[in-house]
Amino acid sequence: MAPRRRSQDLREACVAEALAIIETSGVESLSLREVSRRLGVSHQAPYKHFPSRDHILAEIVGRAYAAFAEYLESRRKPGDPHGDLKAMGECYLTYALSHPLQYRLMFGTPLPDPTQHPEMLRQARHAFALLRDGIAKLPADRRKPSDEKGVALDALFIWSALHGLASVLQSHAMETLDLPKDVLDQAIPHVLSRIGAAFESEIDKT
Amino acid sequence: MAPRRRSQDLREACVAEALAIIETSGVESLSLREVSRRLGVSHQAPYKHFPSRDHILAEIVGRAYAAFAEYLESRRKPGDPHGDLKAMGECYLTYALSHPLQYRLMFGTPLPDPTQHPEMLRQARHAFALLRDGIAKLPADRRKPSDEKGVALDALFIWSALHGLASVLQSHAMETLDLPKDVLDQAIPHVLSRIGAAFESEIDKT
DNA sequence: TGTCTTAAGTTGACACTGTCAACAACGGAG
DNA sequence: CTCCGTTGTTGACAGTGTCAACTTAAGACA
Repeated sequence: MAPRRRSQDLREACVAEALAIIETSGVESLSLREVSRRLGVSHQAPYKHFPSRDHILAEIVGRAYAAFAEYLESRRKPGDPHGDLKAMGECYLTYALSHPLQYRLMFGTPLPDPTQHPEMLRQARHAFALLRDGIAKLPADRRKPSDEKGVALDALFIWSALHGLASVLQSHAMETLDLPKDVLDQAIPHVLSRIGAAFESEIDKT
Repeated sequence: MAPRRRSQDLREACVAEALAIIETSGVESLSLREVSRRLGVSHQAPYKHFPSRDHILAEIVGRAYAAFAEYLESRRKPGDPHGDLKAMGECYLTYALSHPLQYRLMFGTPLPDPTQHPEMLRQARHAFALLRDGIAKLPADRRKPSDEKGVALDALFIWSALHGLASVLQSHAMETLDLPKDVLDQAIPHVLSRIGAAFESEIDKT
């Protein structure tokens, strides 16, 4: 019943080679035939491990979500609310900038229909849950820790700002847009501080 | 020198038909052969008007930027700083939600290399300039109107939050993510108010 | 040990795509 | 009227995903 060793090797090799192709030529030019060619097997061999091209993509994206979640979980948590918020933001953006390929695969490219790939979906939900739970622990404003709706709304706001910045920084829009050079360097701290300010103002009101 | 009438008709028909295909089947399954087929012309006819598949896509995306900019410009401007900011945010998100296809084409799909399509690039810059100039007119915090860097940074923050929310709301992530239903309805006002709060706090400090 | 099932890999085919090249038709400039 | 350039057609080529049928070999079981 246990599958042969070498076959699993081929499966892994397919994933690795597909990732390499995407990295150099973009996701749109990923073809299983090229994968086969590079691995020196027949053009049909990968289909013994993945039902379709979308399935190998879903596998890659699912792994990206898992790695992202692991990275988010491994961050250090200073303890104080605003420190935690800032640390999470930095962690999020650091990952996005240091793994642009994976980040774009998760959030920047049209994904294969998630309902067809439950494992990928599971990993995506897990990653977002981390973000939401981290925010739930922050008593940063008048919201009660048990206010699920408020937590979700704030998570949505923070996620939006982080994701928006990450995708803007990644897309070459910045290069072509005629922005001053310093802006790029200061973008991350500035946005993080503005996010923090959005919550400080409520504290002031209290 | 003036090109024939009927030929321009075909060019327009190609754009319209391509848009229709993208609308129903997604951008990845746009093919010029299908366009030709639907228009009842030979598979090579569109290539007399567009050098390549990317060029017809760039034309479509360029028009999307132009329409977006026109919509942003047509918004009413209440006059007071926070009202203007909120109006701009609502305008941005309204367009994104009412023209999901165009919005995704502009910001959500891997674009053809912008340097190869200067007209598309021009339209994109124009749209962003509108956003930035609108923000420059807001004396919402201690930043001086002439502080270009500060304006650009704040524009980046606001754009990030708006774009992040728009793409999150559009991607089916929300459906698959197990978020409470009310969250979707309140998401836009909540995020807009948080953005506003990010600037109010500085006013309080002054 | 020998047979049998079943997964893994190969080969061939089909329909589809973008794009290059050579051709036909036709309208306006000279 | 003639010529030329634009528009459109036809045919071909390489590339793709995927279905179907075949071969091979490893492990289970008698």
